[in-house]
Amino acid sequence: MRVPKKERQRLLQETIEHNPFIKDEELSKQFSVSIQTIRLDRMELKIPEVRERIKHVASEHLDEVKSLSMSEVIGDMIDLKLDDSAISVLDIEKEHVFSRNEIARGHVLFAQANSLAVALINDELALTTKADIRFSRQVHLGERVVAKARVLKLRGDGRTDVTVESYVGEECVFDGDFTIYRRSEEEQA
Amino acid sequence: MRVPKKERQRLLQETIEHNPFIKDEELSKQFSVSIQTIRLDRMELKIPEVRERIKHVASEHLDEVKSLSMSEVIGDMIDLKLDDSAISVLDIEKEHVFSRNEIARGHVLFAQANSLAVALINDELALTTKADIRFSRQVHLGERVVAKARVLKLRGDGRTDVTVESYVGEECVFDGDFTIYRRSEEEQA
DNA sequence: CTGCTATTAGTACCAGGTATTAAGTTCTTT
DNA sequence: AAAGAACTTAATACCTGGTACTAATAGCAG
Repeated sequence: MRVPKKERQRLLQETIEHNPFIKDEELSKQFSVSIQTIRLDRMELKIPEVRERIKHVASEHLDEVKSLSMSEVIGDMIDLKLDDSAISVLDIEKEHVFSRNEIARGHVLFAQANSLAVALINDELALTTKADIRFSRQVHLGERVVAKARVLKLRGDGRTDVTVESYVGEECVFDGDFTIYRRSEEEQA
Repeated sequence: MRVPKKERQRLLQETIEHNPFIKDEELSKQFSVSIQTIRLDRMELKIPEVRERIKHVASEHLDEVKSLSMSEVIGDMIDLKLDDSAISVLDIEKEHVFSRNEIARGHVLFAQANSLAVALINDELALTTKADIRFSRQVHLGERVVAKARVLKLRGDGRTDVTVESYVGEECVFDGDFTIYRRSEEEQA
């Protein structure tokens, strides 16, 4: 359980890095050393106390605007008819663009379209199996992208063809054909 | 300087909302009341102490940290030969998956592949114009996806064909053919 | 003046530390 | 095996930014 100092300090650094909220007491238990040893280690490694660490994380937060919530549908869903059609809106902000030229990254538009296509499916599980996509015009910082998804065909075998077209104003900026797999419980990515 | 209680509490709420880092002492000075009055106000308004507030801000931050990686190359680039080939590694974590079944979302794999294809291009500007992709097997939480990109053809007109294959171990989980547009300064998304 | 709310004061206590001094405990190295 | 250095633990005083509680006072309406 007990590791040599160098190794412990390496692990300590890692541990704190990935969980800045951890207290000395917990650390001392984790490494089976006294709390004082942990404090000495922190001193040597110049790692501040837990409150300072938390404060730091929090203040970084303040600088940043909203980030991409990769985890949920990207954009705001404004209309949804299951197994039929759906619309979502995404305002292009600076976390979506290349800093050099302020043009939206391809996977942002893809993410909006893909999320929408998946959300459209009226089933427990829906996963994209295939997509053919085209980016027809660049999208700039500040523009509003409206994605429209429509079910083309509900096949018997669990696959559904969905087409998505994304617009900035009147202009089509992206379109794609998706094949989405649905199932009650398992498989396919 | 001294305002009635109701008004003070309204202002207090606002003040704290827009600066969660402020301490009772500072607040008491700002409103020209004693520190105890501030504490009573916080009690009535159910506003927690400063450390808790900071902790809260910081923990919100933690949820978002990971998704920020969306803005840069997704995954860690472990090999890169410009205009030739590149490899990146992405460990699937919980922000990448559907919570229901712990299967990675399609646009995560797409983002990794797309970022890699774009990074591969040895030019100021590189933008995806077209992609045909297939998801051949679902990827689960905790798995490590290795994406390998290879340039197929450098066309004269600024377009480059790149193929990307992503693996978990020996298994191919994703593959796609991308057409990337390059240019010194402007256009195309 | 009485009564009521609002405010202020004071004290004890807590978490999670810092800072310092001192006393072990190991590991080497001779 | 003895000496020394490096490492670890202990003990104590003190700090910040509070909580929780009790009690005293201020200001004003009826």
